[in-house]
Amino acid sequence: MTTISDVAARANVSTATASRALNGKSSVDPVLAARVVAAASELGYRPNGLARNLRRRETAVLALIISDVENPFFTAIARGVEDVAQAAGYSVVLCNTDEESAKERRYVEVAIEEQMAGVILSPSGVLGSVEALRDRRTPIVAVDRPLPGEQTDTVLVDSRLAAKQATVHLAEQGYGVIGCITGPSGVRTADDRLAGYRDGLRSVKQRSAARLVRRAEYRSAGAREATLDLLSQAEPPDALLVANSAMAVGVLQALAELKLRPGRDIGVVAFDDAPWAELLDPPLTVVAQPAYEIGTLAAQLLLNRITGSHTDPTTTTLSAQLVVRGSSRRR
Amino acid sequence: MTTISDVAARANVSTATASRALNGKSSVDPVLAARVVAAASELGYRPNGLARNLRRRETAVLALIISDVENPFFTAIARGVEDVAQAAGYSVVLCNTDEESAKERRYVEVAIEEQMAGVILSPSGVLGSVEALRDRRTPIVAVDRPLPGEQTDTVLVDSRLAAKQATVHLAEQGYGVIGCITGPSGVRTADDRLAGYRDGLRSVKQRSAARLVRRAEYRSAGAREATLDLLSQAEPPDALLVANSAMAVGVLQALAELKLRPGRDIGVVAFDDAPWAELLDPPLTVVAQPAYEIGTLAAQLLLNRITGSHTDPTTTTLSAQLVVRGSSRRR
DNA sequence: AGAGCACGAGCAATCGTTTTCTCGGAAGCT
DNA sequence: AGCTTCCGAGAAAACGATTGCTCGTGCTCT
Repeated sequence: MTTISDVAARANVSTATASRALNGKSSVDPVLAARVVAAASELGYRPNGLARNLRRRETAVLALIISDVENPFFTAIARGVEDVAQAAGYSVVLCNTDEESAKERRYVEVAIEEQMAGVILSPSGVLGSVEALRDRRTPIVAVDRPLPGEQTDTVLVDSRLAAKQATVHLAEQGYGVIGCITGPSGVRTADDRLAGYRDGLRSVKQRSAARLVRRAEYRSAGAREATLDLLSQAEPPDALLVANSAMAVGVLQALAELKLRPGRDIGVVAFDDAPWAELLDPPLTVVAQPAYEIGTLAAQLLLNRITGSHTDPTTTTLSAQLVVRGSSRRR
Repeated sequence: MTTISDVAARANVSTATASRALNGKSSVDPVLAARVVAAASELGYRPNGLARNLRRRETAVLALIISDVENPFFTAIARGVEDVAQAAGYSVVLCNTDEESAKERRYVEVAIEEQMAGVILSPSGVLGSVEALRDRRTPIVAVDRPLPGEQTDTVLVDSRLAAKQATVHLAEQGYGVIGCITGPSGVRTADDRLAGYRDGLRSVKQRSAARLVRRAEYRSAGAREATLDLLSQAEPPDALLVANSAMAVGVLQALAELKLRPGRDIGVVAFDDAPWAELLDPPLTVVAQPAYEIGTLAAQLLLNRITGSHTDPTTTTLSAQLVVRGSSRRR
């Protein structure tokens, strides 16, 4: 491997001069600089980032720790983060936790050990994984869910309000018994969406009942089972609010098995706008979350912190948008 | 920040002993070791990975460079890679190139500078971005597409054969004028799928014609336009082979606009099995690629190389599976 | 002309580890 | 008892860059 001293030797200068010439920092005699650059390219010199970062005590890598790489909501966030980071010269490490707090903890550990410049995290909800980051003053931004008990920049979506609006919408369409399929207890978005659902029922004076609510992992399989279970009751719901697009897949599978048509037989609204939502027959009514913007915003906040902003942590709450399509229109 | 010498000082030993105690390498007096461990945990010591990697001249980070984070095919690969890597103690950096060779080059550069242990790449097709990796003997595995002009481990899917089978299937279902919507020229998978489509036509003695083929970016918008264009001809195709699931979304949009029902009015087969394919009415016939396995396999190959295997590069070609559903069944 | 200054280059320290080498002491052997 | 051997711990040298500091040169100003 060719090092900077090889380059320096070949150009007949000291490593210091070579370094300065290659980084264009301090002024270097143009003649020497040219020699250095030539030598570097002849040798195919690539600086060793490890050594550089060790010396500079900083890296240009951000960690993005999310719970599911296969969820389009998170990949859209990732794209937003990446676009901003890339433009600022940072790389992004994408880490997948599967909602397992052990993995989350492990990745936080890695972020610390690799001295990453900052961390964007969608917290699993379990306390204590980020203490170490706080201790080291590594900037953190929480996305999608707040970080319990920590003071950090946070970018959220008002999913409680959105869930309420979706529920009210279903009621206004004439659905009289609205059910809710949400994520695991303790996951903040799942709880928020459930709370919003209840807000909605209250505001339209429908009774809420535990029998109308089911929880499952944020995946399709669990949602399918939950739906079958929910609809097997004596007085089943005639509409469903679904907390996530992966779950929506399971719900729609279950409805197909039961030969219930969305819209006509049963109203359906799901969180997350997926490209395929429009292709269904009838098209799926969704709560569209501004995932890409969450990503860009989070990255900007993080970069500000990294470059030394010492203002108080901010919490930004973006709003989601109800996109009404056929699956919630009684016909 | 607490360093190993802080720990050593607190435990009244040298840094050498502290290091050995913490890594459990050479034998250390249990008493001293205990003191060191205690001191480390009291101080909340976290080793500096940069320094460690610099000294050890190796890192435990893999780069996965793909063209689209939002494409489920690639995220499934990512998950496969991550699962294997994680189990072996490696982290994965996910990098997104958007099919831009400039970004690809940049990320390769980053991988080198950060001294990453290996690279898994789905090459954009432009030559020359990986020379530097070869020079440095950084292990590379190509996935989904071969690396032109390089001798590396490669994991592919036989999409040409799969495209042929899909085309034959459409013909057998009685579709007489089969069109093809594929990706940009020069992108290997796009070209292969087109070639397979032509193979299929030939084997069923249908004529292939340039007017039945359209190319576009691997995204829904382009595919939608291409479809509208393709179907606006005097003698339009009555079936379509679509090269990718993002494109399938665009195609299906176009068909909906034209009020053509898949299956009945026009046969449709698309590459990539997506969870929503079954939810459509009729469900979408797809060519399911073993994306997760591509990922696990690629990661295993890479890890083997990293740990020093010097066997000849292998090329593994996995096969895809035609999953026949309603959209290609004439009724 | 002499003093001071600006500038540019190099020496050497530094970042935080790991690891080689050295050395002292204890144990085993003859 | 004296010699070799072994073992474990510490001193110090890496790893490859960046950067503070020093120093020599040449210029300007008085």
